[in-house]
Amino acid sequence: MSVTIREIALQAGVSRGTVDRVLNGRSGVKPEIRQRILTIAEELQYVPNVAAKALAYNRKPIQIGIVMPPKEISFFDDIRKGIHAAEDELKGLGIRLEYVYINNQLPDDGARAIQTLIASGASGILFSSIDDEVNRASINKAVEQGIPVVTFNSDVENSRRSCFVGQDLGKSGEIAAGLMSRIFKGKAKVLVVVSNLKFHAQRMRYQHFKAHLAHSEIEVVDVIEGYDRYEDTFRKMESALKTYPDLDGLYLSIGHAGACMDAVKMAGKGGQLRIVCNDLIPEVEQGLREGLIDFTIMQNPMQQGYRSLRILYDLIFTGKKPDHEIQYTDTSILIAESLY
Amino acid sequence: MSVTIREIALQAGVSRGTVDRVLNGRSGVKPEIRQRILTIAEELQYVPNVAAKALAYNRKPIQIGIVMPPKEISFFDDIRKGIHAAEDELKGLGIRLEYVYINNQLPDDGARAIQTLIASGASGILFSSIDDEVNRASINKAVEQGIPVVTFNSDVENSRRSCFVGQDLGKSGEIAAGLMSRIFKGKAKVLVVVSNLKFHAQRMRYQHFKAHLAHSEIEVVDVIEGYDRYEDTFRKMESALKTYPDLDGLYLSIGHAGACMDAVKMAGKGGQLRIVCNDLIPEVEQGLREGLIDFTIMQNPMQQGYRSLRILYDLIFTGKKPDHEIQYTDTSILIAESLY
DNA sequence: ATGAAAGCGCTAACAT
DNA sequence: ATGTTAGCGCTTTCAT
Repeated sequence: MSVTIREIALQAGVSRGTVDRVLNGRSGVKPEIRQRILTIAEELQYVPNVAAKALAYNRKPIQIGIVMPPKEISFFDDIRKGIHAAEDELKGLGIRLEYVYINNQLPDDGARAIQTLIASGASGILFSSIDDEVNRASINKAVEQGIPVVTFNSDVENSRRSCFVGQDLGKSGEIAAGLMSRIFKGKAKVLVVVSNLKFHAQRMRYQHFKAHLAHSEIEVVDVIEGYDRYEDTFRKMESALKTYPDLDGLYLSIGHAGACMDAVKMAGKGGQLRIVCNDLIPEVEQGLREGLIDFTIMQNPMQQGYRSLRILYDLIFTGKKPDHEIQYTDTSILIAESLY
Repeated sequence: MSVTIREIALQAGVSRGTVDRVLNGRSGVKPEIRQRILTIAEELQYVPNVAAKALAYNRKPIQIGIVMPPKEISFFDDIRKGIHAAEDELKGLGIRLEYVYINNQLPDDGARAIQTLIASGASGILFSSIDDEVNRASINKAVEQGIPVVTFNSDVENSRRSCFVGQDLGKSGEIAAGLMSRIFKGKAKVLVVVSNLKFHAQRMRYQHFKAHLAHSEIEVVDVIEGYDRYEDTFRKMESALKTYPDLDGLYLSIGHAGACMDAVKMAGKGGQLRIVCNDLIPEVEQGLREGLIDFTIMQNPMQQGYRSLRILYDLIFTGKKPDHEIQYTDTSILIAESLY
């Protein structure tokens, strides 16, 4: 049998209530007693019993706040599914989820969401928004008040969040490069399409892609930015295909996948140009099925949602910290045959 | 608040003890009352509270038996890791794991293991062994006694196990074929290596691989069986490489990967023959790093372990049945750059 | 500042 | 065959 609060209370010569106060950082305990209890708990390697804790919290479930982009951003659908899967496993285990959808155009919407959640009594926060000063400050404030924060999908670096769960961007670019060099064994010319090089994610993927190909015979002839808009992407693609008539491959770190596909088809290069892509949005799935896209590299959004909630739960209920501050989800490769 | 046993007892006009008896299939309740309680529980959509149940079982944790090949079979290491990960999450949630390692050479070792576990009071069993009559009968007997069984990695088909968690063999073969046709855009000759076509898994992968290539220009020149032995595999590989000097690719559905690599190197065809492989045992990992192997297709053993234990737990603690009787784990593609 | 006790929902041992 | 009750380990309210 493991160590219980009762045992600590016995050894410290106090009541269980007092031990509970100390262990949960509530005030109203003489400093020396607090210290004694902490020492004993440490010595005995006390770990709270999840079932007991969860049962006790059943009256008033612990609230976990989730801050993320609105439902319209369909990329987050799978992340939400992952969160839901974790919630399902944690059903009856003392938590209650509270979603706050933010508009990340408004600069301090994330910060405001955090404030709201704290005010409504949240005991932990899952956060996904822009990496800026306002959010960083807001996260730090929450953590100072004893409310752990876990960022997911996109990090707020150097903040005091407990950890970040998301993709390994560098790896993603390297895998894209690796695939290219398996498609083309000798010389080849490839073009890269990104949404916007100002975005950290896009830059990272591009840089690693390029760096990894540096010593190969594959040449990156150009990068074009599509700004996630159909028009821009299509036009730039069209002209690029003319500028480089001898192009062999395309790496769509993503911009507007649909526009790229259309431009390729229009130019009559479907099935001729070899294409490596990122993520698995519907357009990409279709491209794979049509044989237009050879490979796509996924960041496992479901895993991101699932893992971040599990980690936060363990943090709150057992105090168990994740082994690494950065938790990379699998970077997996898909081909048409991988689809169900 | 959700429905509790107390509420059912109230509505049925009996005590909580009686409700507990009925809900847990213990004897000693008048048939009519039993029926009444079941109806009410159904109507109210009663779902037991995991925390409460787990806490109560803390005195005498529920025993879950795990039947699998011995530790020497290193392929199962990752599966064991997955089981361990699930166990970690379920720490303090009322279970106790009991491993029984079997020697699947002995025909009725699996069956005996199940007997032993039942005798020692197991309430659920995770099972991985040969798909034969003895095991099937033994599983069915356990299930009849109310002890759910979940098979993992390799199924015992048509048995009364609650579900099977493992790889989609057909998919695996198709993906291998898909990779081949992305490596070779036109004509090509490939050779397949399996351990033994008598094994269901090997046959399935091979058949799907071949079927998927039927309408392409890629020709499967031959299949060789290595029987998982270095000598046989090496010798057969050596002679095949001579027989087909114009070979372009190799699909190692697995046999003895090390022997294949050696034969390829010996023949001076390293980096020239394009190789697609299965699983990620150390030899394959090395082959990837050396640039000898292009792709390997994984069946996510960790996921197999994790999922099977989770499913069994949910089955025992909440009665929640898995949505499908067959639970396929992800079939993922790895290249050298995917490795950490 | 600290102790005592009730209760979270369920199981199991003991009564009747 | 059925009811009663004492826990499981923790939180929280109410006394002191």
